[in-house]
Amino acid sequence: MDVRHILIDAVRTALTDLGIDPVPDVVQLERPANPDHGDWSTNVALASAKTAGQNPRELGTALADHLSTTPPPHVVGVEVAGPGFVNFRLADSWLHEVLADVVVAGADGWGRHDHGVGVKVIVEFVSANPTGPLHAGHGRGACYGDSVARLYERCGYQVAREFYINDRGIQMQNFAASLAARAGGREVADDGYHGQYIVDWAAEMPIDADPLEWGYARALAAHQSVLESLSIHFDTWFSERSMMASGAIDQTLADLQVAGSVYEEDGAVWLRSSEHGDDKDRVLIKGDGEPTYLMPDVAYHRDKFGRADLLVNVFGADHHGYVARMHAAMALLGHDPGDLEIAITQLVSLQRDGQEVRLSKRTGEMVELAEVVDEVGADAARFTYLLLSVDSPQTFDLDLVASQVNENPVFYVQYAHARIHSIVRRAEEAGNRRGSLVDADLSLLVHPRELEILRALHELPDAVERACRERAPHQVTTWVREMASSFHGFYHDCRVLGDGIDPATTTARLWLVEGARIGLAVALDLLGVSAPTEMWRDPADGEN
RNA sequence: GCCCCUGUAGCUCAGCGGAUAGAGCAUCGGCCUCCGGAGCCGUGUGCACAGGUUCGAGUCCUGUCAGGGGCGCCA
Repeated sequence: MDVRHILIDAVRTALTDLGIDPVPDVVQLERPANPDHGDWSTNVALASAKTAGQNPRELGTALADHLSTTPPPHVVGVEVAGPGFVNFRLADSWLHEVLADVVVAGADGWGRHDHGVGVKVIVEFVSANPTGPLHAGHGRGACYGDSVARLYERCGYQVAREFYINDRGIQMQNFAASLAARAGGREVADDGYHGQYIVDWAAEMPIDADPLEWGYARALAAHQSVLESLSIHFDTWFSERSMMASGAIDQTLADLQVAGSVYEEDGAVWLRSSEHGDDKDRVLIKGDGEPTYLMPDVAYHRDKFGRADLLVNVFGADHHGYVARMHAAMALLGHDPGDLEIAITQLVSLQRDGQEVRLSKRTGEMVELAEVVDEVGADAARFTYLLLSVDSPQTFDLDLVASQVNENPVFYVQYAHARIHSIVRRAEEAGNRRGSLVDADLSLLVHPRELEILRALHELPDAVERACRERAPHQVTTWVREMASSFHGFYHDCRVLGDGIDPATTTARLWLVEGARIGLAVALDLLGVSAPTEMWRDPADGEN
């Protein structure tokens, strides 16, 4: 049982005994940054002083006194501090119980939640046009979207990953025309695609191939290949064309007409999106009878709502203007716009040799995502993309991320995991086994380094829950870096094996090491980064 | 002009309305008879500015300034 439940129950009982009515619905507990303030602290006296009609400091004092008379399990001290905080000092036994919980739960269970059980969520991400390879900027949305999906899965949701393919429209025609031009040895038109990949792909293209269909297949294959290399697997590749064939687009338009959500003007059909927070109304059907990009996308989201309860979209910052109209469209179709969460990833810029690499759609100058993965490796690419909040613009330094030096946090974390396995291997060679958990004396874990690991393990479930709720996988990255730091510190100060180590201590520490392994494995899996059991420095990669 | 994101240490960035704001890198200085040194320890005048809400604001609200992105019957 989480010690927080014990403390909260005790606080509520104490408040009742003190005649506080009503007892507040929520009793907040937090871990103070300052160790002098104990292991856990509640602000309940500050929060409820007003309704209780009491001075917060006096209420806190009364609460602390009352709790001190019959302290809850693990509690060895209760004090009032500052303006009225009630601070709990706990015996280390509460952390030893955490370790037992971690070991019993294992990597499959620790940090798993069930609040999403029964809820279907579709995470749509990447969704790049099939007119060229994915570039380095797409990598951020790809790794982010996949990690968000993993977080939802960890919280019990039923998750599907979807890639929406704009396989129809003028861009496809421009792409095909560009391929055809290069294949015929001609320059591409000004509004065509100018990248080097067009030249390369045109050279691959059979002479009798339909440039549009061949190019479409080629681009899709490129997308799938690089995404697979990053361990990103989509459940559904949803074709825009399929909705033309199925009538889904016509049906969506008909629904909107019945609801009075569209009108005709200047020969076009408009969506009344301004009635639901958009800056202005948007065209669905152009004057020439062709649908805009928005029309099939609305139909697509209508389709998704037929298959899921919650939709999560990942857009690049250059599409943020699209958010209001999509929410409006969903409202006009009778859905709750709050059930469509749209995450925006800020831009990625690239550096190589400290110089910014300019990306230009105009000239086709780009760094392909496949190049990034090839240069730095899948693990380093994923970890780096998930290092920062997606609200912050990111500078991705290819040389730095590729380098196997200590500036690179992914190796630091993976090394911690590899070290654990090294210890376990050595222990087995020496005939040391953990044995059964019930036979281990975890109370021998008293070193600050040991307790630090246990506190970190206790925080993991909260970090996972919050990362999911805020769709912020970088919080897992932050957690795992801290966990790795705690483990390296422990490794340095506390020997697990050796002649001078008491066998019971070795056993307890082997269980601690197992707990750390579980935590690292859970977090790395959420990030989609491998947890190697050994890793060796490339001797060619510099001396440190 | 309107919309979104950002402004925290020399640099890159974390930071859930709580008490004395953290990490990595960089700088300088320590630690290898020891489970892998891709490691550990020490070294820090910092929340853009001005109001407001609150017992309490880096965090929430308003405004200003600065940087990035977006504002099409393109996708």
